[in-house]
Amino acid sequence: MLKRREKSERLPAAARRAQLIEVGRAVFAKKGFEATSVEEIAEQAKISKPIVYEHFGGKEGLYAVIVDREVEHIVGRIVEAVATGSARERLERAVIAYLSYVKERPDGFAVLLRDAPSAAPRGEMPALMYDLADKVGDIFTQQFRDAGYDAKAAPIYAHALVGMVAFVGQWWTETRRPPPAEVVAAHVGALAWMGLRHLPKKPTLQK
Amino acid sequence: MLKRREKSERLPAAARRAQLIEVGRAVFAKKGFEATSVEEIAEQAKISKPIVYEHFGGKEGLYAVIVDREVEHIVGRIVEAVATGSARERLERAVIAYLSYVKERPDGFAVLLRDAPSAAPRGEMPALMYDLADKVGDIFTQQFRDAGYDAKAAPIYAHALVGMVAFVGQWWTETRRPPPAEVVAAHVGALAWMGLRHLPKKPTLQK
DNA sequence: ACAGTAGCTTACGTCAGCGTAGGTTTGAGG
DNA sequence: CCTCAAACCTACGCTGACGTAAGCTACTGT
Repeated sequence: MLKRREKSERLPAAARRAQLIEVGRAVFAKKGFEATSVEEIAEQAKISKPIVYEHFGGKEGLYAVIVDREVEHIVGRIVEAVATGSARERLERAVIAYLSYVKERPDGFAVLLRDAPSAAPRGEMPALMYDLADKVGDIFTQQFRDAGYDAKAAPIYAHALVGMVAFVGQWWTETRRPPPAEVVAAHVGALAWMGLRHLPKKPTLQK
Repeated sequence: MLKRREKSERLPAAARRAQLIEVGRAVFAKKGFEATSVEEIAEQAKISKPIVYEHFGGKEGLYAVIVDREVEHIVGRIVEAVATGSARERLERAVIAYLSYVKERPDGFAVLLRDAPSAAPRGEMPALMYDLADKVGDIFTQQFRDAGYDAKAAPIYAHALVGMVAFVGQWWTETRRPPPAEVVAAHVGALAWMGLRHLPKKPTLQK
């Protein structure tokens, strides 16, 4: 019963690099940064450990590359989605962009969600979301001011909106027989839009 | 320059246990489960490592106790909040309960938020939230059916709602000069309520 | 045919961190 | 004063995982 690595093709550097990124993404997604060992990634890629060091300098290096790529991916999609159209269209297209990212790259999504290395307070994804919400908050603040609402409440609504999308996205990936992204986006868009349109000038607690 | 532990009081077992839970919560909150060492907890508590093992059997043991307590805390508060009142009152009181938990026990909150040990797909908090959203989804499904809306969309709204609260809560703990919990709850309540009340029977994508 | 290089391997040094064995201090009660 | 138990400590064994040294293999071009 001796453990033998199946022999695998020799690959040119670029291809090996690409493969390691793929494999690494999968493993980091499944176990998180801390719990992942370089050995395991090497094993999955059917090569030996030093190769990983050759290409990425170590665990953090590989991780950084993976995260960077994923951030590019998702930010790119969302930026593209909100480039044109009415405010509500932009919202709904952003939701669709987010959902399709999440569906198409579940491992990347998981990596972004998880704890980053070195005791970071949150994963990359929550951090991105938070920043995004802050930006949305700035826009809302202006709009609220113009419309005579309490501008100090704008960040609340901005974070609520982003949180809504983030959470629905998570549900959407995990539920069996998920509805099409467009349907989800339409519902989320409706909820947000109707909610925001019908806000009282000064909300007060019930009872 | 020799490193010497300041001598500390001897404590009866119960008190030491309590102290270790406090200290452990703080350290786990700051570094996450994997990155925390038993040594560090012992050091912070001004005792030596084996004491931790005596009381909790190890890192996982201590962690489990801490998480369990926090879950009790937050679930208890929310259950109490939704015990009575109109639907909207319950919602707003649940938000207040959540926010005050988050504010009063930031370390506990952080522990629940972070990755659990052993490659769990998410932290305890997201898991709790997800379960909660599923429950809300069941309620919504019934309501939607009665009101002639598409019942299949109910989970979307339920998760949206919970996500909204979760995310706003996170923002609220981290923002400087946060508004009072009641104000936040009123805004979130208004957004959700107005949004849900004015939903079209069949939302469709804009454009 | 053979040199040179890209791709890869085995084997190791090192260290952090878990968990434990066994002994030491402190104080309370007879 | 002596016993005994609770609280605590020092010191160690061991594993897993990072990162590196040194050398092997197979392809490519002349």
